[in-house]
This record gives sequence, C-alpha cells and structure tokens, in this order.
Amino acid sequence: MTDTNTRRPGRPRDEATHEAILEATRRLLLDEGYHSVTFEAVARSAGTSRSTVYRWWPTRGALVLEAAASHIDIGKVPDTGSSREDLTMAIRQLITTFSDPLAGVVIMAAIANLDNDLEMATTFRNDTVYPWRSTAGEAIRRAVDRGDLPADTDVQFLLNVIVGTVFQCTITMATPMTEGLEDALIELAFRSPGSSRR
Amino acid sequence: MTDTNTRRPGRPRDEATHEAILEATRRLLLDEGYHSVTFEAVARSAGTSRSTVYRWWPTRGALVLEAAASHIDIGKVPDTGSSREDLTMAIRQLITTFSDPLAGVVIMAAIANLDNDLEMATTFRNDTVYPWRSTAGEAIRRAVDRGDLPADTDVQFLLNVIVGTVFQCTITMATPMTEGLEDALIELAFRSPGSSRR
Amino acid sequence: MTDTNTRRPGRPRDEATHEAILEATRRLLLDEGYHSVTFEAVARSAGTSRSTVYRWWPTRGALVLEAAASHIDIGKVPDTGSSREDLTMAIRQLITTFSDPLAGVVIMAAIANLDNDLEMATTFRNDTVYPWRSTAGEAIRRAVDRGDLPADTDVQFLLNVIVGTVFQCTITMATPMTEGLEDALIELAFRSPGSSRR
Amino acid sequence: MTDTNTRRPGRPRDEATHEAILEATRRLLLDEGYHSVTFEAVARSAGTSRSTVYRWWPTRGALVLEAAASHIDIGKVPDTGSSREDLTMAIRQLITTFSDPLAGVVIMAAIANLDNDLEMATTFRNDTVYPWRSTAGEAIRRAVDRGDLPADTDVQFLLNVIVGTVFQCTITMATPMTEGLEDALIELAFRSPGSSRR
DNA sequence: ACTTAAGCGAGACGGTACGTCTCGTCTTAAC
DNA sequence: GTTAAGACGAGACGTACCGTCTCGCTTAAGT
Repeated sequence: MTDTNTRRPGRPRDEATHEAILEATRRLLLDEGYHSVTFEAVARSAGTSRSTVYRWWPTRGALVLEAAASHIDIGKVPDTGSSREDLTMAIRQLITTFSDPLAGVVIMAAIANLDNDLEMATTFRNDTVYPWRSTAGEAIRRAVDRGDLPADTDVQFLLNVIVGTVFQCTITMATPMTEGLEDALIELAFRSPGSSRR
Repeated sequence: MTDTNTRRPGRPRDEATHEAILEATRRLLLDEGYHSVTFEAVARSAGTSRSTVYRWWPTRGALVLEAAASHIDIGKVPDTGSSREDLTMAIRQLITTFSDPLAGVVIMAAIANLDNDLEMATTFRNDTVYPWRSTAGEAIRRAVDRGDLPADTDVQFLLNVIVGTVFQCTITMATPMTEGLEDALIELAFRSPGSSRR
Repeated sequence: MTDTNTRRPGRPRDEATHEAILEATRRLLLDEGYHSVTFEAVARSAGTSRSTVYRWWPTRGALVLEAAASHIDIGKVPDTGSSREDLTMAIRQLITTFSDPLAGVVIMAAIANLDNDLEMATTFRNDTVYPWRSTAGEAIRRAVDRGDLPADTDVQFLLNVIVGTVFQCTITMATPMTEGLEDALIELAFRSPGSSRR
Repeated sequence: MTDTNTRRPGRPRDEATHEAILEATRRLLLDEGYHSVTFEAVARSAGTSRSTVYRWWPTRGALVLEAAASHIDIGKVPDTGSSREDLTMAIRQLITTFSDPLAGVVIMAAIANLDNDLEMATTFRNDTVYPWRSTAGEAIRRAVDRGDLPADTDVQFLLNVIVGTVFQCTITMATPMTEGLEDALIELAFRSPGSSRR
C-alpha cells in the first residue's frame, strides 16, 4: 500500500550504514555535545563518508532529530477517566523524556536554535511538542469539566507551568531536581481551593 | 580614589572602539542570532580588527555576556515587608528581563552551552542567576515565616516553578505569553489552602 | 601502462587551478621575491582558495620548489669522450641555470634556509645538486684518468671552485658577470702545469 | 671635537640595555637562526620592550648587521711586499670570517635578501665586501706588476674565484670543507704557467 | 545476461572562522 | 629624551568544517 514498500530501481540504501550514522550521532551527542556533531565527525565515527551522510540528511538538525527521535518522543496523554491519573501520566511523560540525557541535549539544541536552523525548531514543535500539548490540554479541559480543576483555569498557562517547571528542574539546572517532582506538580495543579476533590 | 582612576602605563584603551565592539555584538545578536556572533563578524561590523577583539575578550561567550550585561541583569529581590509585594517584584524582574529580546538570545546561549563553553554558563549562573535566586529564596522564606506561605513550602521547587514558567512563557514559546503572567504566577504561588492574602 | 593513467576514485584534481597556482608562485617569485610568496598571496593571485593550495603543498618551500622545478634543473654531466667538452658542458649547465632569475631566487632561498625549512634545503640538494655534482665529479675523474687533469686533483675542491665561482658571478654579485665566464673557468680548470689541452 | 662627545639634553641612552639587545640578537641568530630574530623575541630575550628596540634599529637587518658587526668584518688586505703573503692573508681573512657561525648566518641573510631588505644587502656590501675586495684587488694588481701573476689576469674574476670558493666551502656546504682550503686556493691562484715564482 | 538507476566511497573545490603570531605605529606615565 | 608598557589595525599562519561537486565502483530490479 504505502510508498515504503514500493521498490525503486537502483541500489537500495545500505541500512547498516544508515543505522551506524544515527548511532554515531547519538554517541557524539552524549559524549561531546551537540556542538561536536559535525558531518565530518559523524561520518568518521560511523566509518562512512561525508557524502553519504549528506545524501540522507540535509542539515545537522535533521540528522540529530532523527537520531534522537525515539528519545524525544514525549508521547500523548491518555484519557483514563481520572483527572489525577491523566495529569500524573502527562507529567510523568515529561519528566521521563526530559531526564533522558540525549533528549536533553537535543531539545536544548532545538529550542536554542543554534545554527539559525528554524526548520529544526519547527519540526520539533510540530512532531513532539504539539501532540503532547494538545492531548495534555484536553486532559486539563476534561478535568475542568469534571470540576476537578477550577472553571476559570487557563489551560495554556497551566501547561506552561508544568512544562516550564519540569524543563527547569531537569534540563536547565546544573544538577537536576527530579526527586518528588511529579508529586509536587500534581499537588500544585490541584491545589487551588475547591480543586482538591479528585 | 578607586583603582579605575589609577592611570596605568602604556597607551590607554580606545573606549570608542571598545564600545563599538560591544554595540556590534549586540547588533549581531539581535539581527542574526548568537551563531553569527563570530570574532570575524564582530570586528568587521565594529570597524576594527580581530586582534583588538581578541585582546579584550578571550571567548565569544565572554564577549556576549559583557555586551548584554545590562540586559541580563535580573536584579535582586528587595525586602519590602510585604510578602506579596516581594514576590511580585521578583516575578516582575524575571518577566522584564526574559522579555528583552537580547537577553533571551544570550540566556538561551548560556544555558544551551553551545560551544561547550562551560565558563559562559558558570559566569551567567554566578553573576546573574544566583543573586536573584538567593534573594528570591529569602523572600519566600520570609513569607513562610510570616505564615503567608505554608510551613512546608519547598523553596527551591517554588523558585523553579516561577523561573520555569516565566522562561517557558517568554523565551521558549514561539509567541510569548506575557499577558497576565505576573498576576497568574502570584495567584499560583499564594493559592495553597493556608496561604492568606497579605 | 603507467600509474598516471590509473584513475583514482574521487573528483579529479583541477589541473587548470593547479597550474594557475604554480604560475602565480612563479610570478610572485619574480616580481616580489621569495618573501612575498605567502599562501595567502599565491591563492589570491591564482584566483583560488588557500585551502586548495594547502591541499597540494604542505609548505611554501615545497610549493616554490615545484613551481621552479624546470628552472632549477641543472641537469647531468654527459660523457662525451672529451674531458674539455664534458667540463664545458658541466660549467655551461651551471651558468645557464644560475643565470635564470627565477632559479636564482629559489636557489638562494633553498640555501639560506629562510624559514628553517630544512626539508626544502634537503630536497633541493638531493634532487638538484647531488645529481649534477656526482656526474660532474665522474667527468673530472675521467679527465684525471686520461691525464687531462693532474693525478692529485681534489675532485670535491675543484667542484667547489667551479660551483662557487659560478654562484658568485651570477647570483651573489649585484650585477652578474657571465661574460667569458665559461672560458675562464675552463682555462682555470686545465691550467695546472701538467694538464694538456684535449 | 666629534659629535659623539657633545652632550645632548634629556636622559641618556641606557647602554646596558643597548648591549643586552645586541647580545640577545646574537644569541637568537646562533640558536634559532635569522628567521626567529623578531623584534618581539629580541625584546623579550633582552628583557626590554619592543619600542626600545625599534627606537634604535629601524629594521631587523640593521639590528642584525650591528649585532654581528665585529663577526662579519672581513678586514683589509695588507701590503706586505710579498704577493704570496698578501693573497694568503686575503684568503685567510675570508675563511676565518666565513667560518664564524654567526657571520655565516648573517652574510647568508644579507645576500639572500630575505625581507626584500635591500638596505641590508647594500650596507653589507659597502661596509664589508667592498673594502676587502678593493684591497684584495690591489694586492692582485701588485702581484701582476711584480710578475707573480700573468699580465692578463682578470682581477675581478680571480676575486670571484676566491670568494666563491670560500663561500662554497664554508657557508653553502652542508658540512664545511675548510681543511687545506687556504693552501689549495693559493696554489690555484699561482698555478698558471710561469706564475710559480713567488 | 544486460541495462539502468541509485547508493556509496573518495576526494577536490572555494569558502569562512578559528586562535595565534609578528609587524610597524601609536600613545601614555614614569624616570 | 629615554624607557617600559601596552593598545591598535593589518595580515599571514595552519587547521577545521562547511556545503557542493565530480568521479569510479557496487548493487539490485527490471528487462
């Protein structure tokens, strides 16, 4: 059905090399940081040639995002029927993802817009941030509907509190503060007067 | 009186050039972003030579931090006697600073640790983050002592909530959300069951 | 047949650029002297980039020696069967080479060891000086065997007399003295009491 | 009488520093070669400042020539009454001077015209080469007059043979050949048929 | 089997920036 | 007036990557 199965003429891509490049990228990101992920270094480290890397990834941002794809996937917030459980899941997804060292480096790079690579930031936002934000937003709205959160809750603001706090506690801080973070955030979210039911 | 007045031997620094370099740095930061602040470009743009830039700033981080010094100075939190007023000031300082476009770029660069320039991150933390954090922490502690905040308030966590949220709403977001941010944060901070108005 | 025809992988060298670099080098040597043969100036003058020059020549000595290769090739002394003719050839080769302005500059640079570039001096000696000296030495030895030069002739000394005199008359002197040099040296070489005409 | 004794107003030159600079120059010439005699290195090595060096010597050639002045002074050829003795003296002066390591470096630099410093070459020629050449030329002319050398002797050529050979045997050769050089040259000079009297 | 389209590696090319060095000039304070 | 200190613009050094390019060779799919 899909285009993926449609065999094209010519020599097929060398999957081993392809994976070696992504692996080398991850290795470099973790060991040396984003700044040392040069096409040169990646190719050298993957035992391939610069041209092959360039063939498949136009920019270093694209390469890095694909290499870290599984690490930076925050996920989507489920609808469990329980407000507290939904938000707990949402927060846990954030903490788990942001605590991943590889994800931390890549997310930072995407946001900081190192190389004026707007494409990278946009892709990251569209593929990773928005899916989570919209499902998390729905979870909050469901909680409001249920009366678990005040009727005048500002959804976007609450999302920013949650994301910002987790970001701050995990990525920005010199030494992460993940201990008890989940509980503290849940308590904070539901703390408002009258929102302590469930 | 001060050391500044003590004349040293040798040709004195050309203050006009010095300022031109800082100005060029700011211009580049705003117009093109951190990545295009190269010694080459700064010198060219300031109408001076690379050597002169190198003479005064060893790294691009040092140059950028000094150029943006007045923009990134968050300030210190005062002791007004009113908990609400203290925290309002603290939050306002954050929002004002983080909303400055130049500051945003530089703070991002300092945190993202672009060039593996740990010095830059450290300097930023010591000169800018810590002073604010410690005075803001004291303000929170005073509020706790007064009973304006719960006795079990986690000072560091609350700071992270505030900083993280402001960071998220101003710098990270594609379109900043500063409208009503101050009030919302104040309300959030004092919302807990036992927290009185003051 | 030869290795030259064997195509290597990768983009082939741009021969036009290559030759332009050598030509620019020669131009600079003649017009401005060895000291102005900088990689910078050569690249600029050849309309190429510094990196391309560096790709092919590791040092300025190597570049200069190759650019002047055909000019500084003194040649080898033939075995014509006649002592006088052999030595005449030898001396003529020296004079011709040393009189070439380009050769003069390069030979001077090689000997003076400007940049502590011992490689340059060594290469020049091995590729250019020794071949001539050994064949010229053999020619002298043949002349001794024939009785055209005294049996106790010091070959190395006689070579030094010839080379030194030509060097002095062509390169060192502010205004060269090549007029009649060849004949004078031949006469000098064969002047000793027991040396017959031939 | 002379200007030298005339006291001028102001602080007098610091002779110790002056000499330290010349000494440092010599040290550098011997230890590292002409190429490393930079104003920077000389000042550093002499424990003085660059400006002081620049005040007294406009170019590195001038500095080097003065520093090596006593080493490169070939001298003048005396009139002893004996042709053989005169020429022996002349040749000995050459060999002695050219064998001095410091002189070798400086003479090479002067001739090679490293920095396109024509001034240096000219000064060296006028102050050092010409005095010797003219007195040596006179010695040869006296020898011709006495009949110790053939009437048709080409004075300049003979001078070039002598200078060139000594230069070649001492400075140019990788390993100098001074052994027996003096005698060999004397013999060569007087070898012509009929010139063997005295 | 043969063609053909693509992948792959090697590597050249013109750039740009790096951080260092020396140049020759200059400006100032102190002696 | 000399000295030491040191700033200044200029420009070359040799290195590293950039992104683009041109090749020869390899690998299958489709004929």
